[in-house]
Amino acid sequence: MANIHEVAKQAGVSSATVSRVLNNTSSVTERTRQKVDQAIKELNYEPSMLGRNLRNSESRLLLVLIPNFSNPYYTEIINGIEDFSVERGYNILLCETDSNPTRENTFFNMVKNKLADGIISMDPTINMAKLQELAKKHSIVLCSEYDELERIPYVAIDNEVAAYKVMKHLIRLGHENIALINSDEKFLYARQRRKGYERALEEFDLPLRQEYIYNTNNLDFQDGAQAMRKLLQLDETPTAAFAVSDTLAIGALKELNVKGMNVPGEFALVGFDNISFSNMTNPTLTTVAQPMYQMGIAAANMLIDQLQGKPVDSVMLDHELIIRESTLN
Amino acid sequence: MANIHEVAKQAGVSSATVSRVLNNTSSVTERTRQKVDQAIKELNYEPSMLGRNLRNSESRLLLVLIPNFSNPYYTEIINGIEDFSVERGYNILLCETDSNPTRENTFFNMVKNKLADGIISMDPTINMAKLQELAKKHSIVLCSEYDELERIPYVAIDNEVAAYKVMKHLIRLGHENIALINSDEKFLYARQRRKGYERALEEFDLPLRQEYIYNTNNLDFQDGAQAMRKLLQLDETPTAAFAVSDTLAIGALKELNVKGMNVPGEFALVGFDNISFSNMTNPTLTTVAQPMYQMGIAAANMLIDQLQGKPVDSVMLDHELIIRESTLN
DNA sequence: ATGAAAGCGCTAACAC
DNA sequence: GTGTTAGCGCTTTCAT
Repeated sequence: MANIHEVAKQAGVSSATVSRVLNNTSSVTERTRQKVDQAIKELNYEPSMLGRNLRNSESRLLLVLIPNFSNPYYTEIINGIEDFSVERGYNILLCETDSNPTRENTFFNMVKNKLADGIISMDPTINMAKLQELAKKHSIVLCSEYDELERIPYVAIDNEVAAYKVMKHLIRLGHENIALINSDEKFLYARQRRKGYERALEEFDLPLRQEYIYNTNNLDFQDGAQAMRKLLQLDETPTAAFAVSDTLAIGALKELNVKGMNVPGEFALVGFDNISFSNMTNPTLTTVAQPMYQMGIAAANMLIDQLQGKPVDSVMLDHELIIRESTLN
Repeated sequence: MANIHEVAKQAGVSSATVSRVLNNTSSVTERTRQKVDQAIKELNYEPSMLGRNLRNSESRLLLVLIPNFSNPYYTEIINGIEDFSVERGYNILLCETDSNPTRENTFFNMVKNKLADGIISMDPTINMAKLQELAKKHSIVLCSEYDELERIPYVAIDNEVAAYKVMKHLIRLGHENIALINSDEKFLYARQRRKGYERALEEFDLPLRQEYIYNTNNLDFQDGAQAMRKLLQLDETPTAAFAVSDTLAIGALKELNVKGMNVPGEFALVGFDNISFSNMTNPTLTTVAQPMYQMGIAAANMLIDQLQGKPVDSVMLDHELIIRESTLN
């Protein structure tokens, strides 16, 4: 594969001129430009990003950290990130951490090593301490999950309000025994959604019953199924549940189906995230929609601004309760 | 951030020695090594991949092309690719083509530009001609979808046999009017699965009815739902259907549910891919499992071997019919 | 408007 | 075992 010097020779100019033509960086005679373009075509030349990146000491690659590919929740956010980044001349590298510190380190090193310019983290399990450390010298943006205490900029929704709205919806339908299928409360969003759950109970004078709060280890279907199994074994079973993730809700719904319970007749169910499957279940699932694509756009925008030295502020985006069959009355 | 020369100066050695320590490339005195390690620590040095890659003219980055993130079919394959690649010292860049030629081009250029070393394509919509062209100078492996005529190595399953097995299963259950919900037959796998469908009909002396074959535009839920809607409008409706993708089958199942039809009582349904959600539907879905993780491993292995100049051969992996509630008798 | 030359950070060939 | 040096492919002063 030809390099810039060969192109220069072929065109009878210097490599500097070829570079100028390539980057439109300073004026070049029309005639020269044509000679260069001609040479480029003849030699089938493609500029090497390696040389360019080394010289410019930037890679124009952004890392997007997610815990695993299998949660469809991330798909639309990634689309937003991707679209915006490409438009601004950056490519994204999708990184699955598997909540594995070794992998996480690999990715942190990529930015230390100049292989990537910055990070958008959507991984709630990430090692925040290390990330904070990295953020001192590099550009980082958090998406969905963030750190209340520190100043890494983030884009998120108001989880407490969202959870509160879900509860209000269920309470208005007449439910008084409402379970919360929550994930591990080491995650900020889990703590926030629980807060909304509790605030609603309080405001409507409903008792807070510890046995109605179930914390799962992961967000897989089986975690939701297991949670529902436990809830249905209680002496006084709940008549509704709010699961903090659609995947959990779908697992819970499966368990309800297996047990032959009628949803929403005997049991109402709400999820969170509005993943595409949530509209394919039987019955379809009431859920909270986050403006995923917009969140992706915002995160990418913030990261690139940060890379270019502009000041950035965290943003809170809107959410929406999508009412479907699983809470019809 | 310190560079190799500063480390060398700090340690009182040459940059070549530092490089040797870094890469274990030739022997270095224990004392020298310690001095260097010390300096690296003191300066918080991280080697720049940009410099290294330029020098070695490799990026150790592999591109994985998929049409879109939202089809969960790809998840496990990607995990296989990722795990194997990381172990061999490569990182992967997940590229969503959106079946968009412009994006496709961006990715092709990345390997031309030396930003990436090779490509694993899982995108059936890819521009094969261009890919063949690229394959002349670069390493490429196809996964799932391949090109019968050319010699780009691939890893795949025997789609015809898989489809045949599905049909045999349905026929043995007593079904005689079996529909095929196929995707666009511009895709090789679609043509192969149709072949299996037809061969089974022939062998069991069942008529091939054109109106029982429905081709969808995409693989989304609604495509499956629409297909089923049409099939149920036929004068003589089928009693079973084989959808070439779980997403299609799930959409079709949704439509059957909406119509109040009992599955499998009144209608039997089979999907393809064994995505995790296929076990969450009501009823659960009979489907064909491909050894996704293994396919990913194999593809990555082939690509890296190819990059290292070893000869590689295409591989055909096994598949398995997973019988679940949607075809229980 | 264009060219010469330095240098981004690294590794490998060669010399000692 | 270690240092010197050249060069990977590019961009960017600084001249002219």
